[in-house]
Amino acid sequence: MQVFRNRLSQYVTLDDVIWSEFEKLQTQNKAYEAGDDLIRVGQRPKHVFLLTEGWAIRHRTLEDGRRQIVNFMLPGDVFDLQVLAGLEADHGVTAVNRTATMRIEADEFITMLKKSGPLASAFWWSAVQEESILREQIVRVGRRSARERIGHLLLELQRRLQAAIGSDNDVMPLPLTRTDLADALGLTPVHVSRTMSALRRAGLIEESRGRVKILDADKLARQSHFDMDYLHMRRLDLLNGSDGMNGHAAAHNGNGSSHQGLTASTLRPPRSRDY
Amino acid sequence: MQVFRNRLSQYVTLDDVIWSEFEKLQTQNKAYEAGDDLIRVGQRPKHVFLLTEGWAIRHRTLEDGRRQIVNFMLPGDVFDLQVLAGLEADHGVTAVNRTATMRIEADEFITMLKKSGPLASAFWWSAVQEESILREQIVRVGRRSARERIGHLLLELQRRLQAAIGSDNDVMPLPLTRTDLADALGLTPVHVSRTMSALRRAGLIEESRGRVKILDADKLARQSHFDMDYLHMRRLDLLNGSDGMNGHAAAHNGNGSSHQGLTASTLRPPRSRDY
DNA sequence: CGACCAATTGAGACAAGTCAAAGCATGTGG
DNA sequence: CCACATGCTTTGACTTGTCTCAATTGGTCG
Repeated sequence: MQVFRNRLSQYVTLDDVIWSEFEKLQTQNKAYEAGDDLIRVGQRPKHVFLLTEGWAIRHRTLEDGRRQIVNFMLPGDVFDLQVLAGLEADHGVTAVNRTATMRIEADEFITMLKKSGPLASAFWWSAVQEESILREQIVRVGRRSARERIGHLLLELQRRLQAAIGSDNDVMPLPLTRTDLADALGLTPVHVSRTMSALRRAGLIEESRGRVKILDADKLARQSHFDMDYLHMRRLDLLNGSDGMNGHAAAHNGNGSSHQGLTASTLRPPRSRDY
Repeated sequence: MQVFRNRLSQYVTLDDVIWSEFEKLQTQNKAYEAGDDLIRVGQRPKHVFLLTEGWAIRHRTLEDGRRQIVNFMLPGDVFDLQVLAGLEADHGVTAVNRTATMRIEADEFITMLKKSGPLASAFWWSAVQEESILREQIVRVGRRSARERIGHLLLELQRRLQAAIGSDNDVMPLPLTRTDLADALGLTPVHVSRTMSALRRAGLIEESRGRVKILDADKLARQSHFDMDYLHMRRLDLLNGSDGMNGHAAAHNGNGSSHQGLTASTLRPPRSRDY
């Protein structure tokens, strides 16, 4: 429970009154073993999941067995808000290790969203952040080398774990096999193994018994092109009150960090493509 | 305007009364030339965009110039709903060709969502679908060969265009350079060129003047592992009325198409990873 | 007709994949 | 408590898909 308060407080100020709204919800606890499916492809789950302990993966498998892990769900994560649309899942969700969840009936969840502005706001944020994570995953897999992918993912996971658990320790659990990593990063287990050995030899990380220690986070971040702003989300309120969405609009209207790169298209107008 | 009614009607039944809600909105039209930025990294846009004509890309560029296109925005698409969170954009949105947009102030948009259940529902759906597209992009880039990536993307774009415009024609505009495709698919322009030549030689597609014709959609789909169910979203209502979210919950509780693949993990329980 | 920009093609290089054999843990049963 | 079985990881040798560099062709627009 505390995990969620931690997590949602990243986004929005939650005083005890608001929080009690949340605690009043009818929830149903359920635990899973490593390898159990929380959501199976083609199912139409009727509830929203809150992950309190353990890790889970969202993944899709092609007919010939190739598997892609779309993202990782860590303690404090909420999914599938999309379920509120009543759709069949087009991907599975599976526990990586022993996992504890709270489930909330879709309609009860919706009612709660309607009643409480701040909570609606917090969950909206968490959905926005999830999308941001998906986009980053696309960039990682599409445009980074194996070494960068691994370094980048480790840093992301570390950061997300810190946000959830608050352990500012530089050693973190990593309950993933090389195959899991490979399937997340679009690589082969063999190549993941080799590349992680290289990271170890380079003195960037250290591993033992399912835990990783990031020895030189700055260097790793530089080498992986990890954007230090990524997932830094300042707290802003919206929807929570009739005024919502106002105060902040004008502030900081982005000169932007302007690391624009030197794409040809910025130099001269491209040729017309209005066929 | 018709584009949106087309598009949103995919998700939810919109009668004239509801639709007039939407048409009452204060909108601001704005056109862009090819290469113009609709949203720049670091900006904090104050409105939601509706794309009425033309294509746009959402992209992110690394400091060393590598660019990844995260997804394509086609006529009828709505973005960035995330902007409602008041965050700085972590990626840019740029017009591919001449583009026409309608913009709605964030707070006005929110007010509309609160007032009209069906419209809220429709936009929620469109957000869910967008996420589904992002996930599919991850699978494409992470686990598919160059040939599959291209075939798969072409089919997705075709299907999305059909949904927006309704042209059930098998020839479609493709205002993208090989570099654009490469940046979307995590490839090199050179290799995109080679691979598309191969598709042409194989009699799967035909190109001329910024248009593609898919000659054998079935074969292309099979070869690209394009899931014919992808983006087929049955219409379901939610949020729109106090009852919402009920009727459909029980139906079709997924035996699932069960093309599960033969991952080792399905055979015997994996080793414990609870360190 | 030039001037550009995009697309194509070729030759060679390299990152990542494949196949296969050891090596290490962790857990279990005698 | 040791020994073996199991599943994961590592390492090696070799293959391949994709990238790089560079030159040529083709289309569009002024």
